[in-house]
Amino acid sequence: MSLTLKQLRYFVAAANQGSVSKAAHALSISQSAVTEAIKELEAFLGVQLFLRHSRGMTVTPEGQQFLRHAISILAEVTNASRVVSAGSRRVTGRLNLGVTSLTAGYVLSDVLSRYRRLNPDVEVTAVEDTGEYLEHLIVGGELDVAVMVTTHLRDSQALQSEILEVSPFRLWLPIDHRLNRQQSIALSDVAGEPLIVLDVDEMEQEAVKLLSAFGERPRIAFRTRSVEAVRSLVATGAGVALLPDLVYRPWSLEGDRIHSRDVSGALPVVQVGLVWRRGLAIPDAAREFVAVAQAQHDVKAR
Amino acid sequence: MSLTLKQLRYFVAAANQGSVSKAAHALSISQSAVTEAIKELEAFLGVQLFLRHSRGMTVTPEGQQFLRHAISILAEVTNASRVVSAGSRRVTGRLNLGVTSLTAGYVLSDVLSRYRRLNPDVEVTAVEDTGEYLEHLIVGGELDVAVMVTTHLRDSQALQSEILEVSPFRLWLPIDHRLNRQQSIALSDVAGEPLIVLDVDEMEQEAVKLLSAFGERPRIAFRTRSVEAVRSLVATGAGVALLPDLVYRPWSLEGDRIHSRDVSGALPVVQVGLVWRRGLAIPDAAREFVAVAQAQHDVKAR
DNA sequence: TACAGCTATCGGAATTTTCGATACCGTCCG
DNA sequence: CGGACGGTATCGAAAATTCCGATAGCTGTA
Repeated sequence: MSLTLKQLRYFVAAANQGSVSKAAHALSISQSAVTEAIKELEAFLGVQLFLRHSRGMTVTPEGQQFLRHAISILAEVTNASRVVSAGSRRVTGRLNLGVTSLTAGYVLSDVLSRYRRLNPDVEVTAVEDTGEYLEHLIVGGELDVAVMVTTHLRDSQALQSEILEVSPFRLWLPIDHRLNRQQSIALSDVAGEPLIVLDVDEMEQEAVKLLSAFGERPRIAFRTRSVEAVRSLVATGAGVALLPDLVYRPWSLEGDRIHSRDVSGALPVVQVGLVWRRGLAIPDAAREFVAVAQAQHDVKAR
Repeated sequence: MSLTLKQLRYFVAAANQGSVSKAAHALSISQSAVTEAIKELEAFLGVQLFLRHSRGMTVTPEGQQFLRHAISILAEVTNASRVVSAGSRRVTGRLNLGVTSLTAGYVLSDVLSRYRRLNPDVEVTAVEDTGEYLEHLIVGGELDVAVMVTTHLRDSQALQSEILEVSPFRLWLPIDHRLNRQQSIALSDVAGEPLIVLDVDEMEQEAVKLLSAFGERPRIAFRTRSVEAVRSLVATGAGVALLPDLVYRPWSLEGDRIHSRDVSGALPVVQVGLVWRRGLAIPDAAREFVAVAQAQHDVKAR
């Protein structure tokens, strides 16, 4: 057998439901069909995609990696059919994008490369800045759309937004960390640990705010603006980190493994989304961008 | 029904064989299976992908558009499985690429965006220059790989190359051009027409050389370095062009239609490929790049 | 220990895909 | 003109796949 889109769809559904049964239910299909599709996918790839346990399944690091590709492929498929099915007049003009440093690498790059292929005649420019300043630029009409963290929009009066991705905070640990042996991890377990904080997009404030609830202020071991650096530091045991799942990758640059664990008791989520000026007639090029980005989100949320 | 990879595979095969029967043969499958798959694809998209005639089928403009997406999706699929199936250690380091102005937009951009997603830790730099100068840089060790026209490599002693795409010269005409009413077009028909030439990557020399065989030198109406400009000029009737199929798109920027026709009597082809230094141990990052690029080529040549 | 919740497996049913034969259409050539 | 040829479309039957429902097996939990 060879790869099938159906397999990818079922795999993605199972991955973000964390369970075959839930995925089957969401797809209105029988559980065994999903199980078999995933089994075939694993056999074809020669890689184990899930760890099965009694409460459901979690994605393995290799699965995480493949998951991103699967999502990307499915998004590309829906975009491809959308473009030809529609009237298919070509969109031209300019598109002025804004990103924050977090979304630039982890959200925009995917969407943008797809957008470029679909709309080769649109001249795209992008600026990277803080969320606050991006809002300013949008209101001033200097940007068409921004990809940014929308959890705490400042000027929600003048702005309209659309969520692309909600990403829960999780705990990053080196693979041999003692907390990894615990069945479940509480926030109070983390309070004493040295913390690596990411100094972009208010991630630091969020992490510190979370931990400050437990009396003394958290011990910050490192502060950096680079997600790669956070990974390396966590992998080598310099500390733990609290970051949205969005930027999690199972390996550090040096190839060391990192675990990402749920913390019991609901942690807050980060919303990443598109922001544009409310009420304004949105240009074609920008509308297309929103559509392309949403295709990606729709696939994930399946 | 919904889209299937199988449909895409059959569609791509049929498109570049120009015939369902040939495609079926190449796929070692029955002709009717291919016919039905394509029929379903067309029904699903709500678009006619082929024009059927008694000698086979040709791709419609909408089909051309969808074809590029289909190829891209299939390439992404093979890359996705390749990456996870293999040992999947992450590649890091640097990759120094060279491109010519022609390959930059029409070959590199696709491959590069895929490569970036697959190897996020490789720092990529790219320089754009003439083929001659790129060869120089490769021999000097300043570039790892170049994407360029390889039909007339100068220093083939020191260089090694791999063909990515062979693209035949074809004739571009405005949709209402008188030659479009002819069943077949000979090179001598073209000799009298005003010619739009593209002044990059020796495309001009090729086109002129072709036509010079017919006595007087061709009448060059415009000379430009922009493919978009060539399209606009052809679409508005300023002249015709002889260019490799590689850069053909059915629409100009303004939305006018352009036809691309075969010229009877085999026209030469342009080979686009990867070039690197012979014998040298090729770095991992570069080897990966070659693999990613070849996946795209393999899909097309299916 | 019984139960709840989950995944894996299996045989049979349902659906899809494929095949082979044939119809049909346009072109070439005698 | 007529027939052979090379191509696509269509159709019914066969083959293959996918899906379902039931069931077994596992693991925590009350």
